[in-house]
Amino acid sequence: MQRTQFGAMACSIARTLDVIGEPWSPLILRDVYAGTNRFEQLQRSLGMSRKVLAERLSWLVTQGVLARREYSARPLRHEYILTDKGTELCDLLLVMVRWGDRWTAGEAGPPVLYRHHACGEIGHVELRCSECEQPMHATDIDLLPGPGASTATAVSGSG
Amino acid sequence: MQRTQFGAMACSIARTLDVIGEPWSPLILRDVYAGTNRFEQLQRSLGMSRKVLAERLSWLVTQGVLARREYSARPLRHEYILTDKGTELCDLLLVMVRWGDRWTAGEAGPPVLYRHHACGEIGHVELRCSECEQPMHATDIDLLPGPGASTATAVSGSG
DNA sequence: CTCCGTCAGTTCCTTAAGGGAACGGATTAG
DNA sequence: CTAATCCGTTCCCTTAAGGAACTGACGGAG
Repeated sequence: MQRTQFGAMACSIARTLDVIGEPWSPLILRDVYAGTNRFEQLQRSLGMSRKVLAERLSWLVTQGVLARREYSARPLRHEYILTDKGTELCDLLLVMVRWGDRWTAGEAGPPVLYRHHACGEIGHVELRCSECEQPMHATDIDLLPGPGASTATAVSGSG
Repeated sequence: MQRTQFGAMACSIARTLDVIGEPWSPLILRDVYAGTNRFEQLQRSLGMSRKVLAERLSWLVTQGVLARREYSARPLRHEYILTDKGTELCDLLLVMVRWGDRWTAGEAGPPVLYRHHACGEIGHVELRCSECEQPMHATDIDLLPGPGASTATAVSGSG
């Protein structure tokens, strides 16, 4: 399909997409987070092509989102676990869940509920500002050029 | 490519991916949010195929994420604007930005800075619990089956 | 009126990526 | 020896993305 590489763009959204933007990748992350750590389990759970699953796992490992851990020496077997980088990526999943629950769940309601350890309540994520702790959404901010704005590192990208 | 349909799955992540999971879609959303509202502008800004851009825009409109607004009657011209559904989807972009800034920006630093209207500071989004306002991440929660858990509505999906 | 330019797509062809099934090697169980 | 499990890899087919050319409505210059 000769797909455009997003990784070279001077945009954190594009670069994040370069890591988990391929089809199936977020669902693989979801399953690994939920405790489905092995190739065979993942393939059955997701119902996806083994070929593509192998490609995605390999990519996520090279990107440092997942790590391979040996769980059996003979026969040699590995399972996939989240790194810190991958665990933080799960924030993205929580926000996707929130939006999906609100806009796509319909009358049936959310398929999964989330109980927060800190308070024990069923809740969902909300976005807050790191500085003032007040709600922070796309309509609450101004965009300013940052230090990495299409200089040095990011060549041959768009803008 | 005969891609698997995620929309039928009983999973809010999969259903969100069904809406904006295609290549380029999040970047289109980003550009429209940032004020690039017209076909020609988008195509130039993104450097993507006109064919795929037309497909994506059409899809995002049918999904209610974008709306077409007439800005010229003769010649008849439309521009694309965010709906409420689309505006809330931008939360996802903010979280992608945060992760991308932390893990992919490198020494150059973030390409874009975000100034919060409420406090005037340069900040980033943090995830908080809707119930107790404390930090809420993937490691802070338990998953429980919800009302929409692979019953009625969601047939022929995985699980 | 004709020619040029702009804008918003559409059509066509080539190339590459996903689906799916079969195959491979290593090992254990019966 | 045969069957089963686990983790991939290889194969072919279909479909989606890239890219350039084309359409069609209009406006302006000459």
